[in-house]
Amino acid sequence: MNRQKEISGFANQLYALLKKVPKGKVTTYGALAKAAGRPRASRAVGNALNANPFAPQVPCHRVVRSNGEVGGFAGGTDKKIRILKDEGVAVKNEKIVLFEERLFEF
DNA sequence: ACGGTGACGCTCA
DNA sequence: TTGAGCGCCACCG
Repeated sequence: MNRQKEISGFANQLYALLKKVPKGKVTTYGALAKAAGRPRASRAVGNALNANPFAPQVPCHRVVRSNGEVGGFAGGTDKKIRILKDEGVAVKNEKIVLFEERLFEF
């Protein structure tokens, strides 16, 4: 509900890592959490990205669920899918096509 | 300090 | 395979 624009250390790490993800590829909340040093904080990752103050600067739309689903998006899942497709990532029924091949590893 | 919330992940039926 | 339940972590009031 509340929007918090303040950036915390944890979130800051997520943004830095996320900026390393190349266009046309995607990563997962779990992998991102792990890279940030909290392999079990996949949920916290979602919370941090939800308040993402760097909108297009940080490709938060390239973060998807571990099962290949696009997951959620502040602007709407539909919007997220649209962006991914625009970057060359095929999405079918809210799921990444060739998910594992699109996955970017830190 | 405590409880509630949420763009998740995994296990079980 | 699909759906429901439980666990995890960080942030907010």
